[in-house]
Amino acid sequence: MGHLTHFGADQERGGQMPRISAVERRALLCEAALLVLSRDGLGALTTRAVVAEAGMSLASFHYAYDSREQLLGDVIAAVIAKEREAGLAGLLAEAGSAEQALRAAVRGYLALLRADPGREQGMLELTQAALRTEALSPLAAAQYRHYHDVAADLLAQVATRHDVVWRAPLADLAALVVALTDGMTLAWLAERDDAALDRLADLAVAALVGQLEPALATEAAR
Amino acid sequence: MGHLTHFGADQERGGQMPRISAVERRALLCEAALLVLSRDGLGALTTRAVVAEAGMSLASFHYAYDSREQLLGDVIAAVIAKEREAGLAGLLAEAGSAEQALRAAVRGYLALLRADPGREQGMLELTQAALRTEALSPLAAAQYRHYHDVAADLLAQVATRHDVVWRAPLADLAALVVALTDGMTLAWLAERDDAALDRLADLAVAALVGQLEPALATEAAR
DNA sequence: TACCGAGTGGGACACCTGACCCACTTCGGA
DNA sequence: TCCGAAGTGGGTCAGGTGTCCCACTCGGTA
Repeated sequence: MGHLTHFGADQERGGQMPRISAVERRALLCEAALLVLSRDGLGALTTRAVVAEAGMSLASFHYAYDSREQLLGDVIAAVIAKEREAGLAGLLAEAGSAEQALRAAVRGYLALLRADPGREQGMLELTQAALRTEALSPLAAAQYRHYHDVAADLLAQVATRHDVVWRAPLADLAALVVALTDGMTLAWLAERDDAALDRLADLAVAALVGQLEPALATEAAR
Repeated sequence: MGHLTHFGADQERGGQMPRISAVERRALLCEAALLVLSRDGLGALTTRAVVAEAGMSLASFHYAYDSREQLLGDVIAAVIAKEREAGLAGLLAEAGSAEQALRAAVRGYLALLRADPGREQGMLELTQAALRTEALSPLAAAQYRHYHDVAADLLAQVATRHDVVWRAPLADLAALVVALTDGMTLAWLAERDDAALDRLADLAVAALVGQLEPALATEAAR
């Protein structure tokens, strides 16, 4: 019989999922996938690994998702949706100057990176793979657009809060922030040189400060 | 009999490799691997795809390499060894100022990126995967150290050629150059926004110029 | 000339992967 | 009370993967 022993209304219903809706299951699978991706990398992100992490059966996976590719898309979308920079807002409020605010923001991100390097590395791997997949590459683009929006918000907040203006268009500077962030991430992931990362962060902040000028200057110029 | 039909001393010895030494075969496989990696990505970089690209049999692969991992290591080492920035030296000589030289160097790299995006993307994928592999992660670190050295050389040349000095340590600025380069690469690969890349490049150059000062200034300070 | 080792070919193996299927259980509503 | 749909479990399939092996051919040397 084999599969007939489903132990129907058993008392011992060990760890099997007690009837979860498909949408909720998608969320659980997404979370499990992100965990596997962070811990073991994209190469180990198989349907079986995800299902094992979530404690489900393989069939439950294909009940929630049509394909692995669809799951990957949802993972990217989930990362876009989840706001991980919420903590940065608090840091900004405490800063005494624009430069201090920028430094706090950069250090805040780097703390996140150091706390969970696999997470950032996994997202990098996933993004690169998505760019190779026709259906997923728009999502990768959207992900970077989101990063830009977050960076632009940050820069705008710094400007208004500390009475300064940016010399270059906000969107361009936001792109610079994203590029600097990614660049620092890649370098540290490869070399794991903490001291070098700190010095690099200072240079990055200096680069941004160089694009800053007092608000009065523009008003006087009018 | 099947495999007995090796068509020994046939006239028609179509495309099969006519007795290549193991070391030379390694080079050919490396080259083929880099091509597959650029064109189809890391996920498609299988032993079979590599030997197909090189026009070899699968057995030849494991005669030259003990494992796929060993090949990946050789690919990284080959990229480190191959100097792709040779053309940049010419660009530097024509520049009339330090800023123009830096701009020419950045634009030179970006032209390389735009000409063969798969190449840069493939290297990113490979590096990330190497960082997940115990035996390969030192090579990934060496790769980035090499990037830093190249960048430091560039910055040093600019300084001596245009009679300027860098405000920050050369090694730190080299790290900034590498980070900016990687960041620009990632952003453009994801969004493919050429105009935004040009604006970003200008900001990157400005960030470097901000760390520059005339050589006379330091001499006067003495 | 005989031979021995380097190089080559095709096939095979064991394993993993994504996808799927069918029998089954549960639950909410008619 | 019944019933259909949602959800679940295990097994299975076809294809791909890295690795290995054996039979074979060639080039140089004793």
